[in-house]
Amino acid sequence: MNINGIELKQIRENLWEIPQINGMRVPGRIYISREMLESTLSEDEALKQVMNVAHLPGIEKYSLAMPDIHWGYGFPIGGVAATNLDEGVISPGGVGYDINCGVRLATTSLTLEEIQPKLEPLITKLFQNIPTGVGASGAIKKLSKSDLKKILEKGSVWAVENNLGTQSDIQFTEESGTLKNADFSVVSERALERGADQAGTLGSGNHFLEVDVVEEIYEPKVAEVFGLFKGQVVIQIHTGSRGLGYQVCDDYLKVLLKASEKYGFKLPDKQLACAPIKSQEGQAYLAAMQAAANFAWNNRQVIMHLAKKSFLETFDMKESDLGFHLVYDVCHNIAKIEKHQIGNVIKEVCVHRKGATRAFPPGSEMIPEKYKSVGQPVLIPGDMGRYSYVAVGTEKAMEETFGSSCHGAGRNLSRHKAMKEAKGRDLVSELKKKGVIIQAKGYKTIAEEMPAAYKDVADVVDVMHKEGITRKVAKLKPVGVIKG
DNA sequence: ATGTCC
Repeated sequence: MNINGIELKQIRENLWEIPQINGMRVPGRIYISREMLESTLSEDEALKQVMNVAHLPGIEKYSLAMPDIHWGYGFPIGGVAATNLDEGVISPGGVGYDINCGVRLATTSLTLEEIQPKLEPLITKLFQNIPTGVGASGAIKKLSKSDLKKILEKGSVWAVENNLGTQSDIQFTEESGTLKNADFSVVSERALERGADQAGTLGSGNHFLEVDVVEEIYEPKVAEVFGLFKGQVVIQIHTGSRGLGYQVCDDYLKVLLKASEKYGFKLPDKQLACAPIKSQEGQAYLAAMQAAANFAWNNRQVIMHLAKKSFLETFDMKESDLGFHLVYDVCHNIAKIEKHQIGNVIKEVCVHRKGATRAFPPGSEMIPEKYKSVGQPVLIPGDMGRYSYVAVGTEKAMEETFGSSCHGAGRNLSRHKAMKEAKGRDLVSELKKKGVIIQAKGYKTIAEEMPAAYKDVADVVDVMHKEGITRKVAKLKPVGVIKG
């Protein structure tokens, strides 16, 4: 098969390989259906980016991409690349501007019937309590420098210490909400300024807080372990590290661009700027990125606390009756030092996941005790009109994708095309007819994020399911959403 | 994604 001048070899029904040519150190591998490959990648630079990533020093096994692959800064979004710690590099392009962008899912004990009479006031309350949009601020008091330092070094543990969460919230957050080697001192003053009033804010674009109903259960036993039942009201929060993470990425792209020259790397794209993980520049970026990741976990934690408060106020309930529990919090834009089997040896590698979700298997030491019998919850949001999925990690993901899966639907229309498509329509009423109440800062975001702007997330999730990388556990249907 | 240009 030839796409956009790139020759692909079919390995399995939904797995394609780009052979190792020219300066590539490893082959490329893309998990995708033939249909999606032809329809979405024929005019896209993303496959070329999979090949470019394969040039990175120290890359192991494959330059990988998930079915929601699309063009990104340097690396494709939906890309996964692991580099070894000896000669391998770390690259901000492999993480993205929104460091530790991620999703969390929390349960309630309520059903749709129970919340329906007060659904509109609930969405209004959520919209009032959680600042949304570009430049949104002021969810909690402006942070002092010592509080910011604690957040960057302790992540969502800070929120729990400040009565904005529970011990259980920490337990059910990836990495327990803290990357321990994070270093406040390598984060610029400007990044700190941007973050000072942004803890507990949602942001813009595809970020959202959604009220969903569990519409379908595929694996009852796994769903039960995750605390999910059919008809249950749950919430999803999708956001990242806001201006602070953006600034960290921006600052270190400059540092690593210089480092790429210093270390004499010949890279096919400047946007792959990187440094050896062991180098001073690589270590500084890693520590700053981890600090931004901690900021993002704390951000999602504070937002979740405000959401819980909104539920309690709207339904005039006691906390003990609400059944509010965090199922899991996953990041999908991050580089992590993890142990993986490479050939016959277990090696420590730096796994770049850019628009890819960790998907660890049953028995993994890195997942909560409660989930060890079934595997890690993998949260895959779709668009605001259709549905989202909860899946579970597998051993095959460890063998083939460094324990990774897809992270969302991926765009179908550019923002510009979506705006054109939305012109003259009343998307708020259209969504209401579908049973979704929406409140957003501006109509522009609603238009750019309209359901038709996204691919069907079911197609994306099915690729990973059919290839055995993650298995479907539950489908969630949106009933209310707030956006920037 | 992003105080959508320091």
